[in-house]
Amino acid sequence: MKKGRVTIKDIARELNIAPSTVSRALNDHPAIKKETKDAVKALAEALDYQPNLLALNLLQKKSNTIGVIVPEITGHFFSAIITGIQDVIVDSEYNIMICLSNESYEEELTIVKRLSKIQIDGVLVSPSSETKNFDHFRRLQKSGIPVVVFDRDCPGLEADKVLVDDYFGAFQAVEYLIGTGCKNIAHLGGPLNLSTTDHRLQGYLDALEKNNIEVNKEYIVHVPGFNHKDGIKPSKKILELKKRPDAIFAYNDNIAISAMHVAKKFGLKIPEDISIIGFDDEPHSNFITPSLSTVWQPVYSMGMLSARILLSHLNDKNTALKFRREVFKPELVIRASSR
Amino acid sequence: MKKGRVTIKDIARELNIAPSTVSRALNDHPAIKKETKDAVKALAEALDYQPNLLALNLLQKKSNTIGVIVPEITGHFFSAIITGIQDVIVDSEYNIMICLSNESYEEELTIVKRLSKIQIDGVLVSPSSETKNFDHFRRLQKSGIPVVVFDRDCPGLEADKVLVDDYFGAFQAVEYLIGTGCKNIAHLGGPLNLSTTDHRLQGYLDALEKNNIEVNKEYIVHVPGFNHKDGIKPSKKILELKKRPDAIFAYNDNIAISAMHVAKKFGLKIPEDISIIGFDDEPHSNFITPSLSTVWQPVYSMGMLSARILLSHLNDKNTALKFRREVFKPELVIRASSR
DNA sequence: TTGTACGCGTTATCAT
DNA sequence: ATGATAACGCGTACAA
Repeated sequence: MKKGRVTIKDIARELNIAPSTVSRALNDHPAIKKETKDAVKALAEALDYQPNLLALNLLQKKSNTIGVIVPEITGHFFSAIITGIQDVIVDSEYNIMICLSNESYEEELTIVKRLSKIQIDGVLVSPSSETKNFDHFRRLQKSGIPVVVFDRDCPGLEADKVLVDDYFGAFQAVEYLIGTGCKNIAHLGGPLNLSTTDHRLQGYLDALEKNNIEVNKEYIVHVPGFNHKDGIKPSKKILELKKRPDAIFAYNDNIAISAMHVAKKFGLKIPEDISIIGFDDEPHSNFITPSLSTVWQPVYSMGMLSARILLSHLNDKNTALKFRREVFKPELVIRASSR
Repeated sequence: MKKGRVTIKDIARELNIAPSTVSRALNDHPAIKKETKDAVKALAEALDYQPNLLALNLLQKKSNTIGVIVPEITGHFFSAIITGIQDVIVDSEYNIMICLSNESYEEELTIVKRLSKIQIDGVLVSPSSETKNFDHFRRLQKSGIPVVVFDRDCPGLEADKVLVDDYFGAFQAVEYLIGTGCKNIAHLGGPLNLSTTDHRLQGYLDALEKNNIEVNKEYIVHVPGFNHKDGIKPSKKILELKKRPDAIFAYNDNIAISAMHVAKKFGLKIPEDISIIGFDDEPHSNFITPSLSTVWQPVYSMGMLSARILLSHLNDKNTALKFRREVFKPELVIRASSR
């Protein structure tokens, strides 16, 4: 009995042929007699031969792995995107390595270095909210690693991008609020330095302007993070204003739920006293009371498309010439938290 | 100018020394003159030398990667565990490969084969709800790959396990309901064939028995899945009973929220007409109305401990002799959805 | 149709 | 203190 796992050498010795012949037989090389091919395959099967991918990796100078860099996965948003990515990649030869930057530029840098060390073949990334400089991604590209950016844009970086029309989503939501008679609409904006924050804010502003509603700067408060707790203080700040708003458009559902929570504490009725609209359409948003109006994003599709684009680069090296920019349309979902 | 990345050979040639000397210098081998060591390191720095991990992998027959197999990540539970795992592993030499079984035994099998092919060094796993046979994990163990099971037990499998005392959590919750005067307590049980489902059900049953409350079989309904929608029909079924229960202990927060949703539709007041307690303490559970009483689990710690145990096996091969079994205590969190 | 020889980048062993 | 050589497992150009 041999120790260790069986290699092509073992098969070769057993069959009294050269290892290279075994290799060719296994790979269906045309110039191999059917006879020997069958013999090799039969023995490989019998011996439960497993090709050593580690050896292949070295030979081909690639790890057959793609890196996915996301800020976090405890929320539903990135988890769903990752699920979409996974469902595409799983049918390919590649493996996925998911890396969490924890919304930190430093950690993102460390991750990129790591991925580069293990000779990753491609990268899917949604940058941290701290990231303003994208040279680390450019370095990846320079060493021939295709980079696909999703959800959060990296302004100035030339790369494939799969985004959502946040502006459109926000505009729709705010116009809806205006259409239902709301006059004083506040915006709980996202953390600064994020493309999504900027675009949703701009959609909000433009919707007001288009409808000749003056912007009240006190009505715009940015939250420090993406979780429920991050929305509490900003919500209070807004609801304590002398001229209390009659509607809130929140950066995401978590924040919207915080706002609902605070509004209820203030004794306000939703949506009679105040309308609230979120963003993301998280699963539970439909089951809370009142059910939350929100802006749905095609998260799963975004994940799938991002992965497909990356795969296409990995398969045809010449595809890399042109960068694609795909922008999904979000959809307004009206439920009970808005008039 | 050289093409490709710089290797120790390049450094060796440049310095007119042997590649092996370069290797030793880089690895701080004791028997190397400080002079040459410095020269080598300086040049390596200057040339931005990066060791080729792919070559090392082949040499050491290990991928420096550990696999994490979970049923899904769209919920908060596994996402938080993974975050804990990640935060421990990131400080080690290892990389993480997260794999989603989608609650499917077949996919879990495929994943295990894949991981085994890429010569994974260790595995952290929470089995799918379909998985009844654990031979695929045993095969991993046989080939020397340590396996750590977390959250969902694999009965009969000898491996390290990091679990939660679901029985205790359920028992506490139900005793609390009894203590607040509830007489007719229903249980929305989890999907069948899961250790967590069994243990929570048993905790429920034993709490009733201890308090001399007869078990009403109509009060026990199992949900088909873990999401909100999976709880709707079972909730209706329970709330439509002639003898409507005055409390529901739900398998998890999602299901509990479904139950709240349905109860409200039935015109019931929570907690006046019916108390509801969930399990997991998801982030939003504190912000819905009424805020959800639930059973908190130390998810992040579970992830960290699981990862630490795996790392300890990876470092000392002899640690593998004894399997650890760590059971965390969950904690009852009373909020407004229960009397 | 098949075998030989080499290389991928690194480290370990054995010399020197 | 350092160099030469082999080895990890595989694929492939070249030779036969």
